[in-house]
Amino acid sequence: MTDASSAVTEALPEANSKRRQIRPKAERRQQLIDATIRCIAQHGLSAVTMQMVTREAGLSVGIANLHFESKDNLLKETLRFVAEEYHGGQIDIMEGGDIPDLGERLDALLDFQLGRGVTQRQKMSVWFAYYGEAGARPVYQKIVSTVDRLAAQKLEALFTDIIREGDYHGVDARELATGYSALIDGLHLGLLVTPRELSKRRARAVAREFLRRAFPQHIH
Amino acid sequence: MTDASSAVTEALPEANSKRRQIRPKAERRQQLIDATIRCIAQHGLSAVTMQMVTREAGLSVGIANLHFESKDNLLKETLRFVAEEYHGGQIDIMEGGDIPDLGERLDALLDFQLGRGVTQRQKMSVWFAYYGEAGARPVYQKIVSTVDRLAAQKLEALFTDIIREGDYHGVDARELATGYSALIDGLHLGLLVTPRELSKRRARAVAREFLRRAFPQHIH
DNA sequence: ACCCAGAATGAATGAATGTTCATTCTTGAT
DNA sequence: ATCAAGAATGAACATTCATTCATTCTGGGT
Repeated sequence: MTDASSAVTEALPEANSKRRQIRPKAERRQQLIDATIRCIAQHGLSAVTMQMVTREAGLSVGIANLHFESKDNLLKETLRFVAEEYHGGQIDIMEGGDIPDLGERLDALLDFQLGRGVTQRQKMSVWFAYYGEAGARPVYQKIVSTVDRLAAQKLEALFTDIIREGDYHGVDARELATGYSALIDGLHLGLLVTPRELSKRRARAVAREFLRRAFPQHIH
Repeated sequence: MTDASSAVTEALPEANSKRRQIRPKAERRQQLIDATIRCIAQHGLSAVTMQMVTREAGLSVGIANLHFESKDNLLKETLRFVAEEYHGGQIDIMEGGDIPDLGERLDALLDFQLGRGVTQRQKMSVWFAYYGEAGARPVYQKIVSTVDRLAAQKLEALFTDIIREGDYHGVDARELATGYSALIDGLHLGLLVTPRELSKRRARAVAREFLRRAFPQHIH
């Protein structure tokens, strides 16, 4: 799966060099997707233009339609990339061959979801920009729900294991997984829209408390 | 406060009559805001045009700039309306002179938050369309966070009362309020983006379970 | 019946944007 | 050194959209 902490933060200094460079298709595609992410985060999805994206990437306008056939497609592929990066990272942790202890695995998941990598304003902005349009664009719904469903299943499986291990009673893994996912989404929203009211630290505390109440033996 | 279940669902049949009608400013403004909500829900914020909105309202294009000075302003006022309607409705319930029993008041709140009025796709779409742009537009952040802060305070106050009444221990009202708000936001997101996976019924069950775990004596 | 303040209209305007494609340039193979 | 494949460029084009404003129309006051 894709590296979860890929550096989208800055345009490469290559932008300075006027020299025209020829690079493989895959590299240019990624370069354009990264630029798109930065543009959405900074200007908002509805204000993003092709000129803006290509300038940010340090390339010419024509190249976007060379590697993606249209703006629509570039935006679609950008969403797909962000969705797969986020959900892929989660799934890697939840399957968790690396971390045998289930409590620690939960901790790692929480770290990933509310830690540096994902909580970056950039990624959150992109994420919610698309959510905002999802109601009117079934394509977006489909992209997100495909990866989302898999992540939900993995989370439910992890919770089921924890419930068995801790012999917890009166807890439904599926319902709890839905609640936890929603809680994380809601916290992301809060971090994005009202960063003054909700610090990253507090968001983590809130999520932690949710898990602690459900699985007291596993979260300290 | 504004009536929480205002009918934004359909354009008035007045649209048919070709006769030009003169109406007071306030009425036209509301008419345009309602049309804007419908357009955002159906086409997405980034696809909304003035022509689209005014046609939906059954009016001419010039009128939008007569009553709101610009498209930007119309969108801003629409957000303000939705934000005040949603948060205002919550606050009315939480202050709750009508409902003395605290448990019932919680129920009423949940009904409002995940019931017909708000859960309408239209309102949710608008809500999240703006959230998506909020990262890039401080104006939107400010509008939302102003009403949001008040609602958060009322919720915390309600939780504090419940904690005192139920003599619950090891529960922090502020933290719980943050968690509950985030959970509701997250559930709204789920209802909007993956309605197939998350039914309204299940969303309510999840939110209820969250409250029940915190306040077992008050939620049955 | 008449009038006029101002509400409403919609064709016209200019700016912005997505897309195209003829041309230029780069690179690795020969 | 030469060449061809195809990557990259950006000026040009067609379209769409927000905004303007000269004109038309309405309804309450007289």
